[in-house]
Amino acid sequence: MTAADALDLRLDENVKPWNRDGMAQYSDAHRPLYEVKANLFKGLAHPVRVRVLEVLSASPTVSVTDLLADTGLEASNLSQHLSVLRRHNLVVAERRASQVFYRLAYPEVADLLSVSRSLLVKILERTQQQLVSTVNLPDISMQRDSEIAPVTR
Amino acid sequence: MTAADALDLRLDENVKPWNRDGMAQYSDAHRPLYEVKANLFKGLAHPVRVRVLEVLSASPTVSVTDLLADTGLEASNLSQHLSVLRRHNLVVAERRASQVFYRLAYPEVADLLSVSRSLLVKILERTQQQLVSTVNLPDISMQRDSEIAPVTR
DNA sequence: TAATGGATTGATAAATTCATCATATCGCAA
DNA sequence: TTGCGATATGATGAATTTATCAATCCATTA
Repeated sequence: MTAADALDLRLDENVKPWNRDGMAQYSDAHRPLYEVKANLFKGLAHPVRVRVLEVLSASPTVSVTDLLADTGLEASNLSQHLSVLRRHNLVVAERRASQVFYRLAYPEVADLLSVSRSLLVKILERTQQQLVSTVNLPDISMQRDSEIAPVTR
Repeated sequence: MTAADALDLRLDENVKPWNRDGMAQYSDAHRPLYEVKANLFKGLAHPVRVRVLEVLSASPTVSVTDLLADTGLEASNLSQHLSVLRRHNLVVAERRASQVFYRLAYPEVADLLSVSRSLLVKILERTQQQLVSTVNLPDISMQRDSEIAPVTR
């Protein structure tokens, strides 16, 4: 299963990012959709990468230099995350003079982030509300001790 | 960073899934949004979990028994993935007699999957189109040998 | 052309995730 | 209350991901 992911054809192993933008990286076409989707989510499953995509959702293109300043990361660390984002075809790199600029490969990437935010708001709303009610229910009434109240329902 | 994820307060460690549905699991509220988002994507970053969510997007509630039949997984394996989905507040479990039924915790979960599908369609469209043009360009013309063609541009 | 800043790649150890097997729990029926 | 089907949990090794450090690559300037 994870072995399947490792089978991705990398046709462009030794082509520099800025000459490779958007090139077919994964032989996704023949795989079941849920595998391809899971793979997409893997690409998004790291705070740094989400952060980068959020920055790129706000400004059309951003240089690595700026990303470094924004995130305070070590260059090679950021670079590896950018590499992951590229492999997943989520961003595109372009070299201008001595700097490299990144942008979202598709505006739909921003949509995905925005929909995920909506979902998170829902989740946090409800869970926080539950936290509050769990904590507040034994309001001024007697509460045996500082033990965490069991869920009642 | 991953250490931060491990700090999640699990208030309900020993509460059974069907008594715990939707209870606040993670102390997400105080974390930067990009961490929470990345965490959400982590929950989605496995083919089995995506599959389960897709099934649940189609039918309002599904029993574990049915999921087992659908996926052909080993019971304990599926169970662990369901556990992950629960921890991320993506699904809710409910016991009816001897069986356990799952459903999406929020309809927005289905939205997220659907938006991600749209993005994937875009990506696959373009990358496949590029594959085709890469392979087809040297049509009947001379091609040195079976070496992988370097990207030209 | 040598030196330098900007960025990527490679190697590696630590942390995390995953599949599997064994064990435990829950509800129900015998 | 014993046994059983349905699920969940625990433990563990293998695979994967990640942060860090060293080395490399590319474009520009000295």
